[in-house]
Amino acid sequence: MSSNDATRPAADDAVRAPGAARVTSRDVARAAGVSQAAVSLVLGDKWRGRVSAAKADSVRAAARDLGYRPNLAARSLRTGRTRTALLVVPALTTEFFARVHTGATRTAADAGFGVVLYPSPEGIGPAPDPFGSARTSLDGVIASSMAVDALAALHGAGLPLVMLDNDPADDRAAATVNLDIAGGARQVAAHLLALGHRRIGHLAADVDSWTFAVRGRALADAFAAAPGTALRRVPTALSVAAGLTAAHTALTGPEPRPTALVCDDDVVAAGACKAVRRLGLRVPEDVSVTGFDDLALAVAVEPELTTVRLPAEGFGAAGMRALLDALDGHRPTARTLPVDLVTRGSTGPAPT
Amino acid sequence: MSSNDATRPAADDAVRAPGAARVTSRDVARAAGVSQAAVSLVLGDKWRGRVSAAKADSVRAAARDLGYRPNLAARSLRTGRTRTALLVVPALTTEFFARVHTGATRTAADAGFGVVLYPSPEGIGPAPDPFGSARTSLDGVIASSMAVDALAALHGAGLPLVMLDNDPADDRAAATVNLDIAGGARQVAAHLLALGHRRIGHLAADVDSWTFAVRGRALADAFAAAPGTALRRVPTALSVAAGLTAAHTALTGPEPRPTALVCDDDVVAAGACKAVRRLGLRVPEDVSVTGFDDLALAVAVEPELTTVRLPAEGFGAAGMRALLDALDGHRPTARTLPVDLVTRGSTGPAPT
DNA sequence: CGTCGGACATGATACGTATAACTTCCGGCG
DNA sequence: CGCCGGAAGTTATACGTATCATGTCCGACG
Repeated sequence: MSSNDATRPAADDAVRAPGAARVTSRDVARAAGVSQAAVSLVLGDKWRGRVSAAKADSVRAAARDLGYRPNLAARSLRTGRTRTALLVVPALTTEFFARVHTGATRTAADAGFGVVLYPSPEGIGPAPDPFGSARTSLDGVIASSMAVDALAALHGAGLPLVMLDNDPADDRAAATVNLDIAGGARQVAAHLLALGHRRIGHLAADVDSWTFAVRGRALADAFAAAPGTALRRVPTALSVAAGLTAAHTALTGPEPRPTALVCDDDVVAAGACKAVRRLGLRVPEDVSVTGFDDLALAVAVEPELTTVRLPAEGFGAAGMRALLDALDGHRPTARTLPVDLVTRGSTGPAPT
Repeated sequence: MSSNDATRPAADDAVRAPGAARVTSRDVARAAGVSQAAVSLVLGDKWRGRVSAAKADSVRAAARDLGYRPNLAARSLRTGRTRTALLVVPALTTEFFARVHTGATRTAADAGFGVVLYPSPEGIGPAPDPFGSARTSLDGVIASSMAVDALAALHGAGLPLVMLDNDPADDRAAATVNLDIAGGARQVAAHLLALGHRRIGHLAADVDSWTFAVRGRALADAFAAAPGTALRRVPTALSVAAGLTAAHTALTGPEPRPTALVCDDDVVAAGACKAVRRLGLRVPEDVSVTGFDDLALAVAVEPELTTVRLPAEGFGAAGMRALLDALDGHRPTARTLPVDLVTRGSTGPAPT
């Protein structure tokens, strides 16, 4: 067969060029002088005691030489598995979820899996059903608890479901991966308390999701445990403009004015800083501000934001790992990833 | 067989529940009293003159009642098409490309297409070959010119390729969609010239990509056309920290100092603003700063950035549309989307 | 020496779909 | 009346893979 290769290599190439090189396992079998079944066994790494080492080698060599790529559709049809996962994230698709996706994709690639991203829509009516036809082309789903509307559709889809930042007690999930949001909130509280702050405003995300509920509760508990502190909650959407408005509300409300604003998101914190300055005050001398997420934005604004750094890539990676484990039949797990307070210029001692 | 159904309907359901309702076209055919071929014809909308209207209706009804979802793997195997596109974006996966992806996904969904995102890696060595197995599961590729390393791998993949922000003369592409980057650069130049600026620093992205080359050239041309202006180019990476350093370089270089800094990216502009202030100068009274992209960050910093708004979602949508057209056999096209200068607080009259 | 089991290898099959090829029916035209 | 052609269906097949069921060969064990 090697002599055959030598006789007309150019012709081979010419024939294959237009058809874009559709090499099948049968082609490999022919080239290696074995049956198609043997090729499948060897490349599937199930050949011990079924194919001789010599033939296995020649199969691998032939596959490499021909540039063989298994047809994924055929494989899926045969096995019923697609090696594809769906990642459902909220419509507010920003840096954080882009990083989550990156982490998930890397981990997936190592296992030969692909990731399809589904940004749950905002204004365009109900979701165009990612679980319609897609159901037949997915092995599992990873969903952020913030994608609330999509979660309803997920229920009963019959697919393994990994939940990100959701109540670990939720029994719909094959696994749960959480960030230690409560711990982050406690770190923020401790930091501000240590700086002497006693009147705090909480610019709380106006989103119905477990992760923000936890955040609010942990914050309330932490401040309640410190004597003589007052915590006021002001709901806000997750945007700079909304943060500005909410901060204005918090700072111009009933006296005495809060000396620190805790924000559920860096974007909100950026808006809050602007509000502080528009009132003729300074950050952090008059009002301290904290964020959440540690986005690129956190070091772009001035002063740079004290914020809670979330391991976004690791979050996505852990989610994918949990899904892969679930697909391997592992028992449901609940993992929590640690987060870190990053102290920067937007917080300082409380004014006396 | 209908009597059989009637005798034990509960058993049928019970059997199907664990297997997660695998309804095939044959099941639909049985329920509608037609052949599997008829089902395929009706649902594929190719039944005119092949199936009576009455039967077509009953097929559709049966499909709906049974919750039939075509098996995508089988369909792909049969047709050789996967209705899936790959979107290749640079590793610096940020807000801009998240929005491009959103636009592409929406357009794709309307055509029954899916989108797989491939963030071309940075540190982790050569790309894990998205065109390996994936080649058999993709119909086409949309690639940003910024994903330079991936473009090499793309060449010769034999897949229709739509290029985003790439040289329209590149004949590898089945279509090209560009943002009017040059026009945006000219608008920035005109704006600054009108404000009286004559000494300009250009914080230029240190990235080898067509789009940034165009930007630099358009800027150079525009200022060269105005008498008595000086443009100095300082390369920078695309981060806040790098922008800060580059701006420092530009502002502390040979006298006289530039009165305006044009940045290739909002992130860089944010860093530049910080550098200005660290030198004891003000934005925009002493130095005007402009960005590019109009990210969320642009209105988070203070002062808010004068920048060029890019229609990110529309960019992704246009790319997908171009790919769909190419797959329909249309001739190669080159489209350019307009961009807008957004004037905010970071630019002002040149100091006298 | 018979046979049993393990190593090696192959043929056949089914996954679910789209479509080419084939049958049947019937109305209309020469 | 014979025949043609289009509508309305069906049957059969192939896409490429993974795996089950066979089959052969040989060394070893009883």
